[in-house]
Amino acid sequence: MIEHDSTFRDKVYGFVSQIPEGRVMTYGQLAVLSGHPRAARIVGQIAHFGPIDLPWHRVVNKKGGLARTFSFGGIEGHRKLLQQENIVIKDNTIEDIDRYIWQPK
DNA sequence: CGAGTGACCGCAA
DNA sequence: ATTGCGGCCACTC
Repeated sequence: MIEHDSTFRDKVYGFVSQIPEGRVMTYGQLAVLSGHPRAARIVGQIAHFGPIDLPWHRVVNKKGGLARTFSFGGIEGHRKLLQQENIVIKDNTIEDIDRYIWQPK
């Protein structure tokens, strides 16, 4: 696990890579865990430019809504990827998101 | 180097 | 319930 001289960005990478299948994390949650509670916005930015090998589709906003503009396959692609992991989505919003939230140890 | 933009969140009116 | 605005880091031009 990378946690050392890691920048905010690197910490986000670390957490995202740990999200298990069928679970999700919110931008705000990642911001808090990475040491910048008000930087949820930046997490989105990092997600946009981040490495494709990380499961960015498991990162969603607090309302359970999907990203407004998803880099890979658009919002429909995003929805499909989540549904593949047995996550129920209604109107581009995850239903009862709280039960999918992943809390890293 | 400086300025602008952005996959968001929470509080105030 | 909706609307507006500040905060924050990474990246581009």
